[in-house]
Amino acid sequence: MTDTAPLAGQLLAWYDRNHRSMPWRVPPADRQAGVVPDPYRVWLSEVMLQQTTVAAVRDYFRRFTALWPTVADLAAARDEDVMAEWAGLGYYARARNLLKCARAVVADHGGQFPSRLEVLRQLPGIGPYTAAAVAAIAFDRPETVVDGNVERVMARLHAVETPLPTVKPRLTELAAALTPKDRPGDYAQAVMDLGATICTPRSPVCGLCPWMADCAGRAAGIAASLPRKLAKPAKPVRHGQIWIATRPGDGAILLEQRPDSGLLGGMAGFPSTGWDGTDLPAPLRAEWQTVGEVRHTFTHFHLILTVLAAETMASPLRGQFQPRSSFSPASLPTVMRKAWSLIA
DNA sequence: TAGACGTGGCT
DNA sequence: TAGCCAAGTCT
Repeated sequence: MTDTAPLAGQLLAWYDRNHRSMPWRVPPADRQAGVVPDPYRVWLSEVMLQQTTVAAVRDYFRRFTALWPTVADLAAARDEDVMAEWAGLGYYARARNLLKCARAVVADHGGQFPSRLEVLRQLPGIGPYTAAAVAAIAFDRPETVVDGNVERVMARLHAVETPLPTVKPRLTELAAALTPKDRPGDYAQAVMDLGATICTPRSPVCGLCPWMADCAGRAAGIAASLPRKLAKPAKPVRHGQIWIATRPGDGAILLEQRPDSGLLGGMAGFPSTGWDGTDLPAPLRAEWQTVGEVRHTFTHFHLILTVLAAETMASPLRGQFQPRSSFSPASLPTVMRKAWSLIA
């Protein structure tokens, strides 16, 4: 250890012993031996990990990097292929911005990710967190990552009782004050690992924490109750209808591309009414049969969807029939897969 | 600036 | 079960 402050040093020592293996991660020993992370893989993993668990991301990351090994490959991909590969991971604006960002890196940065925070921050889908994560992890620059883990760790370490989101700027300051100049990339991953495995939201394992002796929240006996958060508004229940039309003979299925903005933006799906009271007509005339009901909860509302099905040769007013052979429910958002499962 | 934006796992 | 929670960003 060189000029690293004591707390950062303790955490890095813990990380060296306890780091978790992930497909996008360069282990600390390899990094110190001179292995340099691939900024493309760091960026891709960080975008996938936004509001998403490591377990959910692993297979998506492997598929994306197998299909598109470099940012230039991704930039050259077809939009619908990328959206289909992202299906099921959620927050689909991330996939749209992923493509925009890849194309901007190729068009404006010679296919090389920029290393400076301010430049990264200008790219689509890269906010304060992801810019800091790429700068720190991919380029070992002393930037401070502040995600939900870091907020929680800082709130507890300093016994901050003011609720989120009000207190976020203060927690950011506290996190910045601890960020070392030495090994900032490993340090960024270490604080997040600490939050993910030791300083967990419920039942933190304080006895195993490298910062146990310095933790004001633990000393005050309030660690597990931090960070405080303002109450969230209740989710309303919304209703809608969705139509699954199949064509007799070849079994083609009626799908439509959703608008680029809004819920499930840019994704393929079965035609439906709006889910906010908007009353759209069926996509074609047919003998519709109610086949069941789908319940799905989005971030801000519960949805109850009546699923109607029909076989018809009629021409659709919207959407287009897709050959059965090229239809894969895996390329649809989860709520659409649920509807499909009622007739499949 | 507060609300929109997915999903699956855990308690 | 119903709610909370996850390596946030955009508008």
